[in-house]
Amino acid sequence: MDKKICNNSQDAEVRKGPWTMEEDLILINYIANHGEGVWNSLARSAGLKRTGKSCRLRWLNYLRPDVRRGNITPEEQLLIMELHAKWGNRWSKIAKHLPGRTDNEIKNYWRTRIQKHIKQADRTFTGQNPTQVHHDQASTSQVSSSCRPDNAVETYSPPPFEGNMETFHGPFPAESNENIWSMEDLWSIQLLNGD
DNA sequence: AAAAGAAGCAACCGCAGTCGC
DNA sequence: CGCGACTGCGGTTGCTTCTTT
Repeated sequence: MDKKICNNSQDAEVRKGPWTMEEDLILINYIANHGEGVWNSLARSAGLKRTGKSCRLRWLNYLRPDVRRGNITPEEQLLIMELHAKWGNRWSKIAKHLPGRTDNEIKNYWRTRIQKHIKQADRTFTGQNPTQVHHDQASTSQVSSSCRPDNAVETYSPPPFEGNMETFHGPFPAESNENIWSMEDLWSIQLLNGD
């Protein structure tokens, strides 16, 4: 997984690619002590070889304590569809109405799940003119009718984050889920490490 | 059991807007 | 008022995992 991370040389100042657990902990710790914001200087001060943008994204999408991961509920899906029909691809705006959900998550969800259903529905209705559909975004107007949440809902299995365990030696549950750690784990670690 | 293809997700990139100097 | 730095957003890409053959 880390094979593509360019952290190999002395001039590799900016890391890219997946975050390691060490980096996550550094970021969590730093924000817990200093607060978030001013991401560029935060990244530097925390000693992370990441861009401020990268830190911000990681924090907002994964590390924040209030981020909910896991199944999108039927209610949430319905809400996403309604709000998307209303606002289009304003993911951050939509995300604000779904506590704990991030714009990235909603965007991915939309693209991978709902759009698929729309396409299938479109194929089903070939011949039905989608002329009122201007483009991608307009297909949202069809969503509420063609994509009923009750049967459109799929069981979404959240991917367990598989951190780089070699880089971290922390108090992880070793018996079950040895490769699986959650944000609760991370935060408990943070609480243990930080003060 | 292995290979190929499809699906899902995390992260990066580029652009536009905002703010401070 | 202009400029540069920073932030936030949406689109896109690439990797991993799952499913099918």
